Amino acid sequence: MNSKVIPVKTVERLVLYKRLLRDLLGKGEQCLYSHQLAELAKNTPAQVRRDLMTIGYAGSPRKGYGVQELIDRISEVLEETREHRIALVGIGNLGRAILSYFNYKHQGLAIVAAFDSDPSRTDRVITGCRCFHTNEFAAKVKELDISIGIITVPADRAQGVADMMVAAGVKGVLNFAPVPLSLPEHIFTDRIDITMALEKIAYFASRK
Amino acid sequence: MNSKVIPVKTVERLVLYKRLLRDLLGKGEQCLYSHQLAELAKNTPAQVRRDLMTIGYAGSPRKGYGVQELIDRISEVLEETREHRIALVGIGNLGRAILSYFNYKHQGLAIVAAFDSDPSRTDRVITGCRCFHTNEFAAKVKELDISIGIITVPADRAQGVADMMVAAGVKGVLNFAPVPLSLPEHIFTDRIDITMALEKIAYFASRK
DNA sequence: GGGTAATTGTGAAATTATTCACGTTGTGAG
DNA sequence: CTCACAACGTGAATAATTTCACAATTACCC
Repeated sequence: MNSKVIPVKTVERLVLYKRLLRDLLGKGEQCLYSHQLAELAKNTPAQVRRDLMTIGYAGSPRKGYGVQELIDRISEVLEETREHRIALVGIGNLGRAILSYFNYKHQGLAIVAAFDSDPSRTDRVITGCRCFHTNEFAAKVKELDISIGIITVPADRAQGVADMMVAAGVKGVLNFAPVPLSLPEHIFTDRIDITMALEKIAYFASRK
Repeated sequence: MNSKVIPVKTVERLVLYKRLLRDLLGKGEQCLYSHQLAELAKNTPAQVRRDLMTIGYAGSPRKGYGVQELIDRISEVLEETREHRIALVGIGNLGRAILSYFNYKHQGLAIVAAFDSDPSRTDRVITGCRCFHTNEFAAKVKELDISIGIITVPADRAQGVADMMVAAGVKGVLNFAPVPLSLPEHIFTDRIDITMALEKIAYFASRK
């Protein structure tokens, strides 16, 4: 078991590299150099080499890195052999959009159930995903072996939903509500805040 | 004119503070301390004080910070007096979801037009936003004074759309496609990558 | 088989971000 | 009016991240 901790930023880039490499493989490329991957990932060759060093993958000075080998190594490090089943709570516009993004099984990740506290949104199937009432959440998490939760409810309900998720045994949370969550140390959380992203862009767009 | 450069991370937190403070104001709070704001923002008092120092806002040792004053100062620094009109390209599931998020005018930010290259998706109004064919893009950017673009097209079309946006005079880009973009130095870009976020969470959810 | 040129791997330096820690300040109590 | 305390503002320390720069490596050419 590989127990070295990889920094969050590095994991983000590894995920990106893996996708870029898959594309490349589709185009028949066998090998590539750090500066080529850097070009695709919009970062620097030094950054690429440092990241690959982190996961202990060594290339060869003249041939560079083997595309397939590197994909395999990244997948191994990210433990993609393991399946992760995901639950989404909040079947509003954004929730539905995300469901339709992931209605196909996405390399080991699948949204297997959606929940809402509004009965008019439950007991149906949206883009292949079954919808339940929120009070069935804990039961379904056990039944379907769900380990990740996505929150797409309004801000004032987000913390409550997150608490429910943790109580049900979820291990990681992706929060689309525009408020930070308070969760136990051992739960990994990330937040995607579209409004914040736009406000940030508005600021720098005027300035740069 | 305040021309000090504020780091991206700081701007993100300022946007968050402002929202939290607005909520607080709604609840009738007048003053608060750095540790209270830190509690809400899930960071530390030292971080809060450092951020407020960055924007040159001074509180008082015993009363803390004035909620309204602080909101005003943050708005001033982020130049929120200025309006930013936004165009969205890619009227798929995600694009539509984002349109419905912003169909109301969001404190100086408004999506005023949407575009797609598929004629079956254009020439209609979706949640209050008019939809045009992509080849009208440059004209509409000028006509409607658009400064920010949102990309919600598939990965392989994202760079092309971004180039079109820059050519039309857009100053900032928010990219939902899962590929980094190559844009001129003076254009501010941010990327929101939902799949990456989930893969990252899957990794740390197994690990932490 | 040896030379060459390009790329790797990685300590060290630089940069960026966060946290500490403490002198300063202003308010409210007595 | 004075004191004491709690919170502020901030220089300095620490931590995290990125970049530099160069020795080591190796595929290819002659």
